[in-house]
Amino acid sequence: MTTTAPNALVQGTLDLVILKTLSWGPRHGYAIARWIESTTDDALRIEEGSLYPALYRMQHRRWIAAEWGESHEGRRIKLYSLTPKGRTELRAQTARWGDCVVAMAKVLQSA
Amino acid sequence: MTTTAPNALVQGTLDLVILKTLSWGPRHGYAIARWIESTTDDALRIEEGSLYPALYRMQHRRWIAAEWGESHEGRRIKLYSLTPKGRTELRAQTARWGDCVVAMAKVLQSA
DNA sequence: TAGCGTACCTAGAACGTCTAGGCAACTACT
DNA sequence: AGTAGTTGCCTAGACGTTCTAGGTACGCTA
Repeated sequence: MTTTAPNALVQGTLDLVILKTLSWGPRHGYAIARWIESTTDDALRIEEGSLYPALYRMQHRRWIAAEWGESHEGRRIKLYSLTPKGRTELRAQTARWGDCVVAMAKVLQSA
Repeated sequence: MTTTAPNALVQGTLDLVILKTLSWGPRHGYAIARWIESTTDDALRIEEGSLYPALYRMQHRRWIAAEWGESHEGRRIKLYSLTPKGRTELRAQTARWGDCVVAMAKVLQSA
């Protein structure tokens, strides 16, 4: 990770990608970031300074729940999982994102 | 404007839609907002408290230029137009938005 | 034992947007 | 003549999210 490629992520979408990541099952913070980066071929880069505050926020809103655990290598990890409320939020934010994309397309493809 | 429909706009896209609007020719602030709202069937709502600071910012960055004029009804208006730098920025931000949409699609459609 | 990767976290700044006002002039209705 | 609605511009301050730039600790490998 030596390159400084511009991050394509637009403010407000971090919560959505985290929710989506967790919809495949519980993961810990660091793994969430790595999964998103590899899934998007590094187009979305998740800074830790954004990630952990976001996780804290989402936990506070009861979208996700945390639990301390241990990795295969014996490291302590904090496993996050989606709550029912988080699942609802995921649906809502996915729809909202779709609306945004549609609206932007109307503007950008206008003639 | 009595309804309180949720705004589909995601932070960071306001500049892009303004640039795009001005690519069709000079317009004044109020007209920019109305054009975007009507083009997107009110999906994107442009608050004046966001619009004018954005216009100020973009003017400061030399993406747009302003000129005082007069409307048909004799009202004073501030006409904004795209500068060459703004045109470059429009291309860049359009590409960036495309990247973001692609990356988000990878995450949201992942299996 | 030094270095790298994993894994967590925080404080403070930066940035963009929204809330909630204010001002002025024109238009239309009463 | 008064007043309500619309057009049109603007600002201060709050707010929320993200980034910068740190810090800590442990496991693995050379």
